[in-house]
Amino acid sequence: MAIINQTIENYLKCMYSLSNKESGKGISTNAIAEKLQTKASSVTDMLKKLSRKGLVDYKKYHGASLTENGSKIALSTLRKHRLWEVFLVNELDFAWNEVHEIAEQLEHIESEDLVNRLEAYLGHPKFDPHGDPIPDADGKLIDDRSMKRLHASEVGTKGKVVGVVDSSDNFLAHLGHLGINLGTEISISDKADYDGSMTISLNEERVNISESTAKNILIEQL
Amino acid sequence: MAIINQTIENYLKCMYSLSNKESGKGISTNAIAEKLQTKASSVTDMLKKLSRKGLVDYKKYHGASLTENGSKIALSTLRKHRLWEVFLVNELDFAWNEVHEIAEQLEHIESEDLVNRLEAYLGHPKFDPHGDPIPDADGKLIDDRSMKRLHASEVGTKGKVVGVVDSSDNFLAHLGHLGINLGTEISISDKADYDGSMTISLNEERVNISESTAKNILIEQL
DNA sequence: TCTAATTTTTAGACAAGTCTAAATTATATT
DNA sequence: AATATAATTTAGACTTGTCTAAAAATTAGA
Repeated sequence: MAIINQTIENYLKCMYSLSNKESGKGISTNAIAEKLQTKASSVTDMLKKLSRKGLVDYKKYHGASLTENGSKIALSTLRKHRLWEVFLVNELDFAWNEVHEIAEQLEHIESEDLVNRLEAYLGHPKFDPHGDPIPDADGKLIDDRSMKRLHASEVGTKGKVVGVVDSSDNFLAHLGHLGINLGTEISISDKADYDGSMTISLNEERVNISESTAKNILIEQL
Repeated sequence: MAIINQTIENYLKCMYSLSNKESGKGISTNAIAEKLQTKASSVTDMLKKLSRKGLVDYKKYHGASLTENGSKIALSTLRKHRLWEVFLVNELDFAWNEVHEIAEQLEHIESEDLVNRLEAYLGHPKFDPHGDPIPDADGKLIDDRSMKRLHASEVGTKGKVVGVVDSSDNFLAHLGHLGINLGTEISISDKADYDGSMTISLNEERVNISESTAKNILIEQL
């Protein structure tokens, strides 16, 4: 069956990111070539190969799209990439802009076990340091539209806390002190321009939280 | 100059480990082929290439040996391999026998910065989970014969503390309490068979330390 | 030391992934 | 709808690392 290597993972990942943009139609050969910094003829060759492996649907002269299987692999690679980015930034203190190249290599390490342990070690983060959502072990991706980080919401918004970005003991204890838990319903009463802190109402109470706290809280808008 | 890839790193690492065994003479083509699970003809081809890159000295029909440059790269790869093994075992709780295959992949990640940060993150470990020494950033390797873990020394041995395996704050504080520091001269007075704990003399004092503590202390025999 | 066995190298081939240049198909414009 | 332009594919070639089979060199044994 489908034997995967780094090159293939890169093609699939590239196609995944392009498929979100190009609605409906197949992904064009040129778009892939552009993104992968390679030649269109090379892409054609690879698309034929990926098609034979059942990872893409490909019609000559009409672009290609990922099959379910192809998507699964792309998502798995994306998951690895983003988890490693969290590791590099949160644990090794890299700056968020320094990690992409290294994560680009780490994402190809083969070991389900490793990825899952890494995820647990990092506290099951939901977003990478750039704010992009991390697919779970089943390839499920948080839908940005239903879940949002609190600091990015407007005054007046009502929502339910559905997750955290930072799930360290420290942060969770902090939330506990504030009276915020999973499922807590809140509404945003006020937002300070100068430091981004916000006042929120929950359970008849009003509490003030810093911008960095708000950044780490995920809400589903109600 | 010398452009390195994973294949080359594997050849160099293989030759490094063989060069310790085969004294004097060059490393034989067959020995490399055996260890790398490949054919002798492939090894010949690669040796020619490595020779062109200045990484090995190679004389037809008479084996090869690593140049200084080749050694440096082999040591660097070994360093990465062993540091990742420490990460996998100490941080991600893998069993020591599960990590080799994964470290075999991780050792090829390119980033000096990453390796050095990882080393600091792990507390500058001196040995990997199998007890093999980890080369430092300059490729210097602890000589097993001059440095030894305390628990492996006999009663009556005199030595000087030259390092620790575990350099966590916790452990270092523990040593401080016991009066043990870098440079402290000690001698082993007694060793308990049933739990491996030992009594050592230092600065006119006698203290008892557990086997696990002894395992983490590196001494140079006097 | 001369031949037999072993080791090593050479020659030629192959798969993967890429490239250039030419040919083909699709699309856009009038 | 015909043609010009743009996109895509094909054909053939190259590189890397590998292989098999045959040739050459080394080593070992009588």
